[in-house]
Amino acid sequence: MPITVEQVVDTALEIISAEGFEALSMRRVADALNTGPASLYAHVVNKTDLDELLIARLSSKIVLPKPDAANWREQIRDVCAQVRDLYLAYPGISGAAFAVAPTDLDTARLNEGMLAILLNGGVTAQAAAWGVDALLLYVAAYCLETSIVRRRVEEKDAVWVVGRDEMQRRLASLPAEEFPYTASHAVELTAGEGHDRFDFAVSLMIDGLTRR
Amino acid sequence: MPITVEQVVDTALEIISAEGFEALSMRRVADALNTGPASLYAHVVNKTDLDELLIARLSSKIVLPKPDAANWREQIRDVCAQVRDLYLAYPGISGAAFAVAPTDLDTARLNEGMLAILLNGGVTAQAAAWGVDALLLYVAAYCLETSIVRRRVEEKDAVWVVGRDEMQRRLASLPAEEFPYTASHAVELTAGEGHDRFDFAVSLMIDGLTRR
DNA sequence: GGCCGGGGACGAACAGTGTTCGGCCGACGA
DNA sequence: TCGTCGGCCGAACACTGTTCGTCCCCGGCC
Repeated sequence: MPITVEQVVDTALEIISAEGFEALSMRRVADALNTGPASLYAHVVNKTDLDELLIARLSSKIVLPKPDAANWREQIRDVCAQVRDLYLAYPGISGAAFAVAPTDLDTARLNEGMLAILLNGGVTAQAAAWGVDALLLYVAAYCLETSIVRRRVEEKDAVWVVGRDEMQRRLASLPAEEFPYTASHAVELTAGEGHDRFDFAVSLMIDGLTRR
Repeated sequence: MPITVEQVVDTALEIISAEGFEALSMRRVADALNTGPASLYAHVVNKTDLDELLIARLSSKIVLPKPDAANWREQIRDVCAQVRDLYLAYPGISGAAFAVAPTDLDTARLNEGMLAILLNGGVTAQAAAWGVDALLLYVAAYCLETSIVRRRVEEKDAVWVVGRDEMQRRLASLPAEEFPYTASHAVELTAGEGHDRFDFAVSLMIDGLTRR
Protein backbone atom coordinates (compact mmCIF):
# COMPACT_ATOMS: atom_id res chain seq x y z
CA MET A 1 0.00 0.00 0.00
CA PRO A 2 2.13 2.88 -1.27
CA ILE A 3 1.94 6.32 0.26
CA THR A 4 1.59 9.42 -1.88
CA VAL A 5 2.15 13.07 -1.10
CA GLU A 6 -1.53 13.71 -1.73
CA GLN A 7 -2.48 11.15 0.92
CA VAL A 8 -0.15 12.79 3.42
CA VAL A 9 -1.58 16.24 2.72
CA ASP A 10 -5.14 14.95 2.85
CA THR A 11 -4.82 13.20 6.19
CA ALA A 12 -2.93 16.19 7.58
CA LEU A 13 -5.82 18.45 6.60
CA GLU A 14 -8.30 16.04 8.20
CA ILE A 15 -6.36 16.13 11.45
CA ILE A 16 -6.18 19.92 11.45
CA SER A 17 -9.84 20.22 10.62
CA ALA A 18 -10.76 17.97 13.53
CA GLU A 19 -8.21 18.87 16.19
CA GLY A 20 -6.42 22.02 15.07
CA PHE A 21 -2.99 22.80 13.70
CA GLU A 22 -1.26 22.30 17.07
CA ALA A 23 -2.38 18.67 17.07
CA LEU A 24 -0.70 18.06 13.70
CA SER A 25 2.48 16.06 14.02
CA MET A 26 4.41 13.64 11.88
CA ARG A 27 3.50 10.77 14.19
CA ARG A 28 -0.16 11.75 14.09
CA VAL A 29 -0.18 11.64 10.29
CA ALA A 30 1.85 8.43 10.27
CA ASP A 31 -0.54 6.74 12.70
CA ALA A 32 -3.53 7.72 10.58
CA LEU A 33 -1.75 6.09 7.65
CA ASN A 34 -0.93 2.95 9.69
CA THR A 35 2.79 3.42 9.48
CA GLY A 36 5.73 4.93 11.31
CA PRO A 37 6.91 8.53 11.21
CA ALA A 38 10.04 7.71 9.21
CA SER A 39 7.94 6.61 6.25
CA LEU A 40 6.71 10.13 5.65
CA TYR A 41 10.16 11.53 5.01
CA ALA A 42 10.33 9.74 1.68
CA HIS A 43 7.59 12.06 0.39
CA VAL A 44 8.05 15.17 2.47
CA VAL A 45 11.42 16.72 3.23
CA ASN A 46 10.30 18.51 6.38
CA LYS A 47 7.48 19.40 8.68
CA THR A 48 7.95 22.93 7.34
CA ASP A 49 7.71 21.50 3.85
CA LEU A 50 4.46 19.78 4.78
CA ASP A 51 3.17 23.09 6.09
CA GLU A 52 3.91 24.74 2.77
CA LEU A 53 2.19 21.94 0.92
CA LEU A 54 -0.88 22.46 3.11
CA ILE A 55 -1.02 26.18 2.34
CA ALA A 56 -0.53 25.42 -1.34
CA ARG A 57 -3.39 22.93 -1.30
CA LEU A 58 -5.66 25.45 0.38
CA SER A 59 -4.65 28.17 -2.06
CA SER A 60 -5.60 25.94 -4.96
CA LYS A 61 -9.15 25.72 -3.61
CA ILE A 62 -9.81 29.45 -3.89
CA VAL A 63 -12.05 30.27 -6.85
CA LEU A 64 -10.86 33.39 -8.66
CA PRO A 65 -13.38 35.53 -10.56
CA LYS A 66 -12.83 36.93 -14.01
CA PRO A 67 -11.84 40.54 -13.30
CA ASP A 68 -14.72 42.98 -13.66
CA ALA A 69 -13.66 46.62 -13.51
CA ALA A 70 -17.15 47.74 -12.45
CA ASN A 71 -17.17 45.98 -9.09
CA TRP A 72 -13.57 45.10 -8.34
CA ARG A 73 -14.12 46.04 -4.72
CA GLU A 74 -16.68 43.33 -4.15
CA GLN A 75 -14.49 40.87 -6.04
CA ILE A 76 -11.39 41.43 -3.91
CA ARG A 77 -13.51 41.44 -0.78
CA ASP A 78 -14.98 38.10 -1.78
CA VAL A 79 -11.59 36.52 -2.40
CA CYS A 80 -10.38 37.73 1.01
CA ALA A 81 -13.50 36.24 2.61
CA GLN A 82 -12.86 32.95 0.84
CA VAL A 83 -9.32 32.80 2.17
CA ARG A 84 -10.57 33.74 5.62
CA ASP A 85 -13.22 31.01 5.73
CA LEU A 86 -10.81 28.44 4.35
CA TYR A 87 -8.17 29.27 6.96
CA LEU A 88 -10.74 29.22 9.76
CA ALA A 89 -11.97 25.81 8.63
CA TYR A 90 -8.50 24.51 9.51
CA PRO A 91 -7.89 26.22 12.86
CA GLY A 92 -4.40 27.54 13.38
CA ILE A 93 -3.17 26.69 9.90
CA SER A 94 -2.83 30.39 9.10
CA GLY A 95 0.28 30.34 11.26
CA ALA A 96 1.93 28.38 8.47
CA ALA A 97 0.92 30.99 5.90
CA PHE A 98 3.51 33.44 7.25
CA ALA A 99 6.36 31.12 6.36
CA VAL A 100 5.25 30.28 2.84
CA ALA A 101 7.82 30.95 0.12
CA PRO A 102 6.49 32.75 -2.97
CA THR A 103 8.07 30.03 -5.08
CA ASP A 104 4.96 27.89 -4.98
CA LEU A 105 2.71 27.74 -8.04
CA ASP A 106 -0.63 27.50 -6.24
CA THR A 107 0.00 30.50 -4.02
CA ALA A 108 1.30 32.33 -7.07
CA ARG A 109 -2.05 31.63 -8.72
CA LEU A 110 -3.86 33.26 -5.80
CA ASN A 111 -1.55 36.28 -5.96
CA GLU A 112 -2.09 36.54 -9.70
CA GLY A 113 -5.86 36.44 -9.30
CA MET A 114 -5.92 39.18 -6.69
CA LEU A 115 -3.44 41.26 -8.65
CA ALA A 116 -5.65 40.95 -11.72
CA ILE A 117 -8.69 42.22 -9.84
CA LEU A 118 -6.88 45.25 -8.44
CA LEU A 119 -5.20 46.20 -11.72
CA ASN A 120 -8.48 45.96 -13.62
CA GLY A 121 -9.99 48.16 -10.93
CA GLY A 122 -7.63 50.93 -11.89
CA VAL A 123 -5.24 50.59 -8.98
CA THR A 124 -1.65 51.63 -9.65
CA ALA A 125 0.70 48.74 -10.37
CA GLN A 126 2.84 49.43 -7.29
CA ALA A 127 -0.17 49.90 -5.02
CA ALA A 128 -1.74 46.72 -6.38
CA ALA A 129 1.38 44.65 -5.77
CA TRP A 130 1.82 45.88 -2.21
CA GLY A 131 -1.94 45.86 -1.64
CA VAL A 132 -2.24 42.15 -2.35
CA ASP A 133 0.61 41.55 0.04
CA ALA A 134 -0.94 43.66 2.79
CA LEU A 135 -4.37 42.09 2.38
CA LEU A 136 -3.10 38.51 2.50
CA LEU A 137 -0.93 39.32 5.50
CA TYR A 138 -3.85 40.82 7.36
CA VAL A 139 -6.17 37.92 6.53
CA ALA A 140 -3.63 35.42 7.82
CA ALA A 141 -3.14 37.45 11.00
CA TYR A 142 -6.87 37.78 11.61
CA CYS A 143 -7.42 34.05 11.15
CA LEU A 144 -4.54 33.13 13.42
CA GLU A 145 -5.86 35.39 16.15
CA THR A 146 -9.45 34.20 15.97
CA SER A 147 -8.31 30.57 15.82
CA ILE A 148 -6.41 31.07 19.07
CA VAL A 149 -9.34 32.83 20.72
CA ARG A 150 -11.82 30.16 19.63
CA ARG A 151 -9.51 27.46 20.90
CA ARG A 152 -9.26 29.15 24.27
CA VAL A 153 -13.00 29.57 24.49
CA GLU A 154 -13.84 25.95 23.80
CA GLU A 155 -11.20 24.24 25.89
CA LYS A 156 -10.91 26.35 29.01
CA ASP A 157 -14.45 25.56 30.24
CA ALA A 158 -15.22 29.25 29.84
CA VAL A 159 -13.13 29.97 32.90
CA TRP A 160 -10.61 32.75 32.40
CA VAL A 161 -12.68 33.68 29.38
CA VAL A 162 -15.22 36.42 29.83
CA GLY A 163 -18.28 37.47 27.89
CA ARG A 164 -18.71 40.80 26.17
CA ASP A 165 -20.65 42.49 28.98
CA GLU A 166 -18.15 41.37 31.58
CA MET A 167 -15.38 42.67 29.35
CA GLN A 168 -17.15 46.00 29.02
CA ARG A 169 -17.52 46.23 32.78
CA ARG A 170 -13.81 45.57 33.29
CA LEU A 171 -12.74 48.14 30.72
CA ALA A 172 -15.12 50.74 32.10
CA SER A 173 -13.82 50.20 35.62
CA LEU A 174 -10.20 50.86 34.69
CA PRO A 175 -8.69 53.82 36.55
CA ALA A 176 -9.94 56.94 34.78
CA GLU A 177 -6.65 58.67 35.46
CA GLU A 178 -4.59 56.37 33.26
CA PHE A 179 -7.23 54.96 30.93
CA PRO A 180 -9.76 57.71 30.21
CA TYR A 181 -10.43 56.77 26.57
CA THR A 182 -10.51 53.02 27.12
CA ALA A 183 -12.91 53.41 30.03
CA SER A 184 -15.29 55.77 28.29
CA HIS A 185 -15.35 53.86 24.99
CA ALA A 186 -15.69 50.35 26.36
CA VAL A 187 -18.75 49.84 24.18
CA GLU A 188 -16.95 50.56 20.92
CA LEU A 189 -13.92 48.53 21.98
CA THR A 190 -15.99 45.41 22.53
CA ALA A 191 -18.35 45.97 19.59
CA GLY A 192 -18.61 43.76 16.54
CA GLU A 193 -20.45 40.56 15.68
CA GLY A 194 -18.96 37.80 13.59
CA HIS A 195 -16.47 39.19 11.11
CA ASP A 196 -17.32 42.89 11.55
CA ARG A 197 -13.77 43.68 12.59
CA PHE A 198 -12.48 41.78 9.58
CA ASP A 199 -14.80 43.58 7.17
CA PHE A 200 -13.80 46.92 8.65
CA ALA A 201 -10.06 46.36 8.27
CA VAL A 202 -10.34 44.95 4.74
CA SER A 203 -12.57 47.81 3.64
CA LEU A 204 -10.08 50.21 5.18
CA MET A 205 -7.32 48.91 2.95
CA ILE A 206 -9.45 48.61 -0.17
CA ASP A 207 -10.72 52.17 0.16
CA GLY A 208 -7.14 53.31 0.61
CA LEU A 209 -6.15 51.51 -2.58
CA THR A 210 -8.86 53.28 -4.53
CA ARG A 211 -6.97 56.58 -4.66
CA ARG A 212 -3.60 55.29 -5.81
CA MET B 1 19.57 33.08 45.54
CA PRO B 2 15.86 33.67 44.98
CA ILE B 3 14.35 33.84 41.52
CA THR B 4 11.95 36.62 40.57
CA VAL B 5 9.54 36.94 37.68
CA GLU B 6 11.52 39.91 36.43
CA GLN B 7 14.66 37.78 36.24
CA VAL B 8 12.83 35.10 34.28
CA VAL B 9 11.43 37.65 31.83
CA ASP B 10 14.81 39.39 31.49
CA THR B 11 16.77 36.23 30.71
CA ALA B 12 14.02 35.09 28.36
CA LEU B 13 14.31 38.35 26.45
CA GLU B 14 18.08 37.98 26.31
CA ILE B 15 17.75 34.51 24.84
CA ILE B 16 15.23 35.67 22.24
CA SER B 17 17.37 38.66 21.33
CA ALA B 18 20.39 36.46 20.77
CA GLU B 19 18.90 33.28 19.29
CA GLY B 20 15.30 33.99 18.38
CA PHE B 21 11.94 33.05 19.82
CA GLU B 22 12.14 29.44 18.63
CA ALA B 23 15.21 28.93 20.81
CA LEU B 24 13.31 30.04 23.91
CA SER B 25 12.42 27.12 26.16
CA MET B 26 11.87 26.59 29.85
CA ARG B 27 15.08 24.58 30.10
CA ARG B 28 17.00 27.26 28.26
CA VAL B 29 15.86 29.90 30.76
CA ALA B 30 16.43 27.57 33.69
CA ASP B 31 19.97 26.79 32.56
CA ALA B 32 20.77 30.48 32.23
CA LEU B 33 19.56 30.88 35.80
CA ASN B 34 21.61 27.88 37.00
CA THR B 35 18.61 25.85 38.04
CA GLY B 36 16.19 23.21 36.79
CA PRO B 37 13.08 23.76 34.68
CA ALA B 38 10.70 22.93 37.53
CA SER B 39 11.88 25.94 39.51
CA LEU B 40 10.38 28.33 37.00
CA TYR B 41 6.86 27.08 37.54
CA ALA B 42 6.79 28.72 40.98
CA HIS B 43 6.83 32.11 39.27
CA VAL B 44 5.24 31.41 35.90
CA VAL B 45 2.15 29.27 35.46
CA ASN B 46 2.85 28.36 31.83
CA LYS B 47 5.05 28.83 28.83
CA THR B 48 2.06 30.66 27.36
CA ASP B 49 1.96 32.77 30.49
CA LEU B 50 5.63 33.60 30.05
CA ASP B 51 4.89 34.61 26.46
CA GLU B 52 2.24 37.03 27.65
CA LEU B 53 4.61 38.46 30.23
CA LEU B 54 7.15 39.04 27.48
CA ILE B 55 4.67 40.92 25.31
CA ALA B 56 3.58 42.93 28.34
CA ARG B 57 7.18 43.86 29.11
CA LEU B 58 7.74 44.95 25.53
CA SER B 59 4.52 46.95 25.51
CA SER B 60 5.62 48.84 28.60
CA LYS B 61 8.71 50.04 26.73
CA ILE B 62 6.73 51.92 24.08
CA VAL B 63 6.81 55.68 24.65
CA LEU B 64 3.40 57.24 24.00
CA PRO B 65 3.19 60.87 22.88
CA LYS B 66 0.78 63.42 24.28
CA PRO B 67 -1.96 63.49 21.61
CA ASP B 68 -1.60 66.38 19.21
CA ALA B 69 -4.59 66.83 16.91
CA ALA B 70 -2.51 68.67 14.31
CA ASN B 71 -0.28 65.73 13.38
CA TRP B 72 -2.01 62.67 14.71
CA ARG B 73 -1.02 60.78 11.57
CA GLU B 74 2.69 61.08 12.29
CA GLN B 75 2.08 60.20 15.90
CA ILE B 76 0.25 56.94 15.20
CA ARG B 77 2.77 56.08 12.50
CA ASP B 78 5.59 56.60 14.98
CA VAL B 79 3.99 54.36 17.60
CA CYS B 80 3.51 51.63 14.99
CA ALA B 81 7.17 51.98 13.99
CA GLN B 82 8.21 51.71 17.62
CA VAL B 83 6.26 48.48 18.05
CA ARG B 84 7.69 47.20 14.80
CA ASP B 85 11.30 47.87 15.77
CA LEU B 86 10.78 46.43 19.24
CA TYR B 87 9.27 43.23 17.86
CA LEU B 88 12.02 42.88 15.28
CA ALA B 89 14.68 43.30 17.98
CA TYR B 90 13.35 40.04 19.47
CA PRO B 91 12.96 37.89 16.35
CA GLY B 92 9.84 35.77 16.27
CA ILE B 93 8.34 37.15 19.46
CA SER B 94 5.52 38.73 17.49
CA GLY B 95 4.08 35.23 17.18
CA ALA B 96 3.22 35.48 20.86
CA ALA B 97 1.44 38.79 20.34
CA PHE B 98 -1.47 37.04 18.63
CA ALA B 99 -2.31 35.08 21.76
CA VAL B 100 -2.17 37.97 24.19
CA ALA B 101 -5.25 38.46 26.32
CA PRO B 102 -6.48 42.06 26.55
CA THR B 103 -6.60 41.65 30.32
CA ASP B 104 -3.03 42.82 30.75
CA LEU B 105 -2.36 46.33 32.04
CA ASP B 106 0.72 47.10 29.96
CA THR B 107 -0.86 46.16 26.65
CA ALA B 108 -3.94 48.08 27.75
CA ARG B 109 -1.70 51.12 28.19
CA LEU B 110 -0.49 50.77 24.60
CA ASN B 111 -4.07 50.43 23.35
CA GLU B 112 -5.09 53.48 25.36
CA GLY B 113 -2.26 55.56 23.94
CA MET B 114 -3.09 54.67 20.34
CA LEU B 115 -6.78 55.18 20.94
CA ALA B 116 -6.04 58.62 22.38
CA ILE B 117 -4.10 59.65 19.30
CA LEU B 118 -6.83 58.55 16.89
CA LEU B 119 -9.68 60.08 18.86
CA ASN B 120 -7.85 63.41 19.15
CA GLY B 121 -7.28 63.21 15.40
CA GLY B 122 -11.01 63.32 14.86
CA VAL B 123 -11.51 59.65 14.04
CA THR B 124 -14.91 58.21 14.93
CA ALA B 125 -14.95 56.24 18.17
CA GLN B 126 -15.89 52.99 16.47
CA ALA B 127 -13.33 53.45 13.70
CA ALA B 128 -10.67 54.34 16.25
CA ALA B 129 -11.35 51.23 18.35
CA TRP B 130 -11.25 48.90 15.36
CA GLY B 131 -8.42 50.86 13.78
CA VAL B 132 -6.10 50.31 16.74
CA ASP B 133 -6.93 46.62 16.58
CA ALA B 134 -6.27 46.39 12.84
CA LEU B 135 -3.00 48.33 13.07
CA LEU B 136 -1.59 46.25 15.91
CA LEU B 137 -2.64 43.05 14.16
CA TYR B 138 -0.91 44.10 10.96
CA VAL B 139 2.25 45.17 12.76
CA ALA B 140 2.48 41.82 14.53
CA ALA B 141 1.92 39.97 11.26
CA TYR B 142 4.52 42.01 9.40
CA CYS B 143 7.11 41.43 12.13
CA LEU B 144 6.41 37.72 12.28
CA GLU B 145 6.83 37.40 8.52
CA THR B 146 10.04 39.40 8.29
CA SER B 147 11.48 37.56 11.29
CA ILE B 148 10.90 34.27 9.53
CA VAL B 149 12.39 35.56 6.27
CA ARG B 150 15.47 36.98 8.01
CA ARG B 151 15.97 33.73 9.86
CA ARG B 152 15.82 31.79 6.62
CA VAL B 153 18.27 34.14 4.96
CA GLU B 154 20.92 33.94 7.63
CA GLU B 155 20.82 30.23 8.38
CA LYS B 156 20.36 28.58 5.02
CA ASP B 157 23.72 29.71 3.63
CA ALA B 158 21.82 31.69 1.04
CA VAL B 159 20.91 28.45 -0.70
CA TRP B 160 17.23 28.15 -1.49
CA VAL B 161 17.09 31.90 -0.93
CA VAL B 162 17.25 34.09 -3.98
CA GLY B 163 18.08 37.73 -4.48
CA ARG B 164 15.73 40.31 -5.87
CA ASP B 165 16.94 40.15 -9.46
CA GLU B 166 16.78 36.38 -9.50
CA MET B 167 13.25 36.63 -8.07
CA GLN B 168 12.30 39.10 -10.80
CA ARG B 169 13.65 36.78 -13.44
CA ARG B 170 11.64 33.86 -12.08
CA LEU B 171 8.41 35.86 -11.90
CA ALA B 172 8.90 37.27 -15.37
CA SER B 173 9.49 33.80 -16.80
CA LEU B 174 6.23 32.39 -15.48
CA PRO B 175 3.89 31.12 -18.24
CA ALA B 176 2.24 34.22 -19.69
CA GLU B 177 -0.95 32.21 -20.24
CA GLU B 178 -1.66 31.68 -16.57
CA PHE B 179 0.32 34.50 -14.98
CA PRO B 180 0.11 37.52 -17.27
CA TYR B 181 -0.01 40.18 -14.55
CA THR B 182 2.58 38.58 -12.30
CA ALA B 183 4.97 38.20 -15.20
CA SER B 184 4.57 41.72 -16.54
CA HIS B 185 4.72 43.43 -13.15
CA ALA B 186 7.64 41.50 -11.67
CA VAL B 187 9.38 44.78 -10.93
CA GLU B 188 6.59 46.16 -8.77
CA LEU B 189 6.09 42.82 -7.01
CA THR B 190 9.71 42.71 -5.88
CA ALA B 191 10.05 46.44 -5.20
CA GLY B 192 10.63 48.01 -1.81
CA GLU B 193 13.65 48.67 0.37
CA GLY B 194 13.62 48.28 4.15
CA HIS B 195 10.20 48.90 5.55
CA ASP B 196 8.60 50.38 2.43
CA ARG B 197 5.96 47.66 2.38
CA PHE B 198 5.27 48.31 6.05
CA ASP B 199 4.94 52.08 5.54
CA PHE B 200 2.63 51.54 2.61
CA ALA B 201 0.24 49.25 4.47
CA VAL B 202 0.15 51.40 7.60
CA SER B 203 -0.46 54.55 5.57
CA LEU B 204 -3.20 52.70 3.73
CA MET B 205 -5.06 52.07 6.96
CA ILE B 206 -4.40 55.51 8.45
CA ASP B 207 -5.64 57.26 5.33
CA GLY B 208 -8.72 55.06 5.43
CA LEU B 209 -9.35 56.08 9.04
CA THR B 210 -9.22 59.74 8.10
CA ARG B 211 -12.63 59.68 6.50
CA ARG B 212 -14.54 57.95 9.27
C1' DG C 1 16.06 -16.47 -16.46
C1' DG C 2 19.02 -14.77 -13.03
C1' DC C 3 21.13 -11.10 -10.79
C1' DC C 4 21.83 -6.63 -8.93
C1' DG C 5 20.71 -1.95 -7.64
C1' DG C 6 17.84 1.41 -5.86
C1' DG C 7 14.32 3.33 -3.39
C1' DG C 8 10.15 3.11 -0.49
C1' DA C 9 8.80 1.34 4.04
C1' DC C 10 9.76 1.31 8.79
C1' DG C 11 11.50 0.01 13.87
C1' DA C 12 14.39 2.09 16.91
C1' DA C 13 16.73 5.57 18.67
C1' DC C 14 18.44 10.58 19.76
C1' DA C 15 17.97 15.04 21.38
C1' DG C 16 14.90 18.14 22.63
C1' DT C 17 10.21 20.05 24.39
C1' DG C 18 6.39 21.42 28.31
C1' DT C 19 4.87 19.91 32.53
C1' DT C 20 4.17 17.27 37.03
C1' DC C 21 5.38 14.70 41.13
C1' DG C 22 7.67 14.21 45.32
C1' DG C 23 10.89 15.31 48.52
C1' DC C 24 14.06 18.62 50.56
C1' DC C 25 15.01 22.62 53.27
C1' DG C 26 14.93 27.08 55.18
C1' DA C 27 12.30 30.85 56.95
C1' DC C 28 8.45 32.68 59.24
C1' DG C 29 4.39 32.64 62.48
C1' DA C 30 2.22 30.68 66.84
C1' DT D 1 10.54 25.69 69.99
C1' DC D 2 7.79 23.61 66.94
C1' DG D 3 5.02 23.36 62.69
C1' DT D 4 3.76 24.60 58.46
C1' DC D 5 4.21 26.63 54.16
C1' DG D 6 6.36 27.84 49.96
C1' DG D 7 10.37 28.28 46.98
C1' DC D 8 13.63 25.09 45.01
C1' DC D 9 14.84 21.26 42.18
C1' DG D 10 16.06 16.14 40.54
C1' DA D 11 13.66 12.86 38.13
C1' DA D 12 10.35 11.34 35.30
C1' DC D 13 6.36 11.23 31.66
C1' DA D 14 4.53 11.89 27.33
C1' DC D 15 5.35 14.15 23.62
C1' DT D 16 7.91 16.41 19.39
C1' DG D 17 10.97 16.41 14.66
C1' DT D 18 14.41 13.88 12.57
C1' DT D 19 18.04 10.25 11.33
C1' DC D 20 20.17 5.72 10.95
C1' DG D 21 20.25 1.22 9.41
C1' DT D 22 17.85 -2.46 7.83
C1' DC D 23 14.50 -4.98 5.12
C1' DC D 24 12.31 -6.07 1.03
C1' DC D 25 10.28 -5.69 -3.33
C1' DC D 26 10.28 -4.29 -8.03
C1' DG D 27 12.47 -2.89 -12.41
C1' DG D 28 16.28 -3.00 -15.59
C1' DC D 29 20.33 -5.26 -17.48
C1' DC D 30 23.37 -9.03 -18.92
